[in-house]
Amino acid sequence: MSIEKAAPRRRNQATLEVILAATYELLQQNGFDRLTIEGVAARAGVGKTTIYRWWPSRGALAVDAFLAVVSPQLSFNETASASEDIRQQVRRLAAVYDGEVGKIVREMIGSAQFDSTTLALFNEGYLQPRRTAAKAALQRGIEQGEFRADLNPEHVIDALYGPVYYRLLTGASIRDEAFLSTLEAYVLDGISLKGTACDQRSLRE
Amino acid sequence: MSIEKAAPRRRNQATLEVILAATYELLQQNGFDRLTIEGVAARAGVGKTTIYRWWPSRGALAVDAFLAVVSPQLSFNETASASEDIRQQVRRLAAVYDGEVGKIVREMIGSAQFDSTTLALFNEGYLQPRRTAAKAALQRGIEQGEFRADLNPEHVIDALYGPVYYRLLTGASIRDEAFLSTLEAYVLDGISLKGTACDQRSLRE
Amino acid sequence: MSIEKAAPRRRNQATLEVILAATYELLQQNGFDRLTIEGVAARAGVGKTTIYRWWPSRGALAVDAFLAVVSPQLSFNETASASEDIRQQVRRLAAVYDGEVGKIVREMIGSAQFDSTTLALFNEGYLQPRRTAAKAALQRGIEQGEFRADLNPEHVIDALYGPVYYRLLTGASIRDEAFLSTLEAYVLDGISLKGTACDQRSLRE
Amino acid sequence: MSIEKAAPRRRNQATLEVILAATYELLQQNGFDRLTIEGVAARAGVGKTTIYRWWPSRGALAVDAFLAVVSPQLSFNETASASEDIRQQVRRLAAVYDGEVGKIVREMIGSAQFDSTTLALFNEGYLQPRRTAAKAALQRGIEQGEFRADLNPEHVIDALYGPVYYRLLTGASIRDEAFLSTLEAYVLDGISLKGTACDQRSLRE
DNA sequence: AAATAATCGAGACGGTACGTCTGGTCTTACC
DNA sequence: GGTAAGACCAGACGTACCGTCTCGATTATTT
Repeated sequence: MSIEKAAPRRRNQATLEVILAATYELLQQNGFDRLTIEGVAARAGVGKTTIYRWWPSRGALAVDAFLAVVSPQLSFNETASASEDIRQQVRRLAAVYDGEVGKIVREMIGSAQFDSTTLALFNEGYLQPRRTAAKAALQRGIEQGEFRADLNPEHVIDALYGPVYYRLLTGASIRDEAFLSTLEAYVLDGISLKGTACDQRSLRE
Repeated sequence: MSIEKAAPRRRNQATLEVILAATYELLQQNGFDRLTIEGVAARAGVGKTTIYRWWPSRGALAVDAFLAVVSPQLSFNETASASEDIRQQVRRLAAVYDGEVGKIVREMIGSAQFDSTTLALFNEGYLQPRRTAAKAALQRGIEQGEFRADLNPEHVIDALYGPVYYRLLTGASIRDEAFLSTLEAYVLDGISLKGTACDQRSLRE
Repeated sequence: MSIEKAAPRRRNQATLEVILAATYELLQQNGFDRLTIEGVAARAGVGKTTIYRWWPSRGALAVDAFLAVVSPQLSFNETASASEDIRQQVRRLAAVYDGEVGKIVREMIGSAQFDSTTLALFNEGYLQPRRTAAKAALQRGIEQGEFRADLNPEHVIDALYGPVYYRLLTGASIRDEAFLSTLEAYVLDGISLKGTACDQRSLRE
Repeated sequence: MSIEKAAPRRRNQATLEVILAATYELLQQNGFDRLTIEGVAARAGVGKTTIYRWWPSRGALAVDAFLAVVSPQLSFNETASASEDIRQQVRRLAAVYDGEVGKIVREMIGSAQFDSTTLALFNEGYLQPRRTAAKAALQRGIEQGEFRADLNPEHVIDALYGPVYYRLLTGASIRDEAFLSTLEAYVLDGISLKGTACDQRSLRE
């Protein structure tokens, strides 16, 4: 009787891509809160059921669509100075968040406050990969003798990027150079090995 | 001739208070995304029109209700050490945000990403007063010779509180003592006047 | 300026007239079902309370407004032939009902189906006066020897005007000459004294 | 190949019947002007959208509900005398209109004054079928030699039923035997071939 | 090549809430 | 001290989407 049937999940990859593309377009045009499953279905020429079959919520769909487009960006350079690499990456991030992507990131985080699945997806798919890359830069800095070996990379990243996200989410300017360099002074000096860190800081400011 | 006519808005104060109370109760019980104008009207025993008359959006109503309840909290102590006052206030904030209020703050910020009026209200009614208090503490620190006189208070506050909000909004633990003390080390040492700041830091960690 | 004291009720009459005028204008423009008390109050520059004070319902207000304008119309001629007077009056009525007044009469009767006060007002203020005039014409016909003395004027009027209102209310043409003359043939012949009634009709048709 | 595709409307017949039944019940209980779409939806256990999907207006819904219940009534007998059949049918009609159905008919016609769709539906679904039956009776009368062959059936029906509806709509008694027999005397005599009514007319015309 | 079965588009369905409109009552401030 | 202006509670309006549920019509293996 119970001859094991092969699981014939034949999901149509093309369909999923059409859905994600439609979702991202609508996300750009109208923002997350005017994104509706019905709208995506209509735009993608797809039945609502198909969307519900593959995504658990509107937020999950939006995050997926966002990731498909935005993920391959914002990498770190690898120059001689890890410290300088981090400084530059922070500025690239600020530049990107100053535009359309920033609006979508704001809305992703905003909507994630109301749906833990969305939050988890956004964390795992977006924030964590970025933190991993930052950790690698920090590790390089340690190995190159720039940073203290006992730093806690999670806390450093929180201290460095937290204020950027905070300003993004509270409507403050994200590309304020004075803000960015002050921030770097506190954090990067805080993790610097050189005794001159304090001195240099006082000199710079 | 043209004697200024008094504003003809004769809003009923009692009614508004009933509405705000009902809103806050529902906010606590069900969260912001299940807060509906109809629900508030029903709970408050009030016509929907009355709510729409005085608040431009659901978010604005929620912020007002939140402010009416939560505002008079989270003050700073005033001991001999401004630095210590700040440390303690950060911990009190973390403790409060670890509970119900934290959930509401997350949702306020979350919803503010979709409505600029809500964001403005939350900023002006909640965040700015808190920042003003923090600025006063910083100022006291300067006057007492604890902090550098040339610090930019806005940036210091961003650097100090930004990571807290970032962790709150990305689901990380808000009361992680290691995180908090590391953060303070970076920022408070960064603004400390004493040359020993760096030394003390290295000793502590 | 001119401090005109007292004159206690003087304002009332003027106010009522303003209200009735505003009502009739709105009745013409938008029809009965889009007539609202609020609209009338706004148009007349009057408080809603004032309207509610003097009229029990929207229908009653509409009927009053209608009567104030339309009443002094549609009189009977008094020629040698009562029969001919009636024939002519029916045609005048049909002509008037073919236009704007007809639309309002339709809507008055329509709304009267839902409010007995409106129906009573319309009956007493509009239909009965008209029936009284018709009865006078019938009476003259009896006295002149044109009509049978034992006719029941109410029933004659029902038979003569009923079909006109019926067609008005069911959307049929009200000025169909064949319809009108057939109708008159049945009714006026039915009440005619002379055997020659038939003759006269055949000559005419 | 290109065989006409069937209409993709997959309406659920059972749902529609539930809606019509609920509508009629509410119509009976509260009358047309207190009939609300929301009320019908609640009573029928149906979404409002479903009602709006299939009926353009409250009036159209009410007419449909009325037709579903009332249509199969008020037929004509077929005895030897067409004249007598008509007389009896008029009395049956008057009897039915004297009760609950009469109230609904009044309200249908009343509401039809404000919505041409409702008027058209009521005409086509209710009045015209009844007129068709009456025309058949007249035709039988002609063929049996009771009525003049040149009568215009539309006008005869207007003359016969118009006053009944007129009295119904103006609040007069609908079962007044004197009224009914007077009316029949005028109209049926007017179309009779037999010499009693007006001998000379039949000869000449 | 035919039979089989998951997947698809379409959209009807019972619902919830929206933001608006109006009803009828009650309140306030001016004249 | 009467009235305009309008706030108030109530509740229906017609619309937008929700998430579930059929429908046939593709397709893509499996037989």
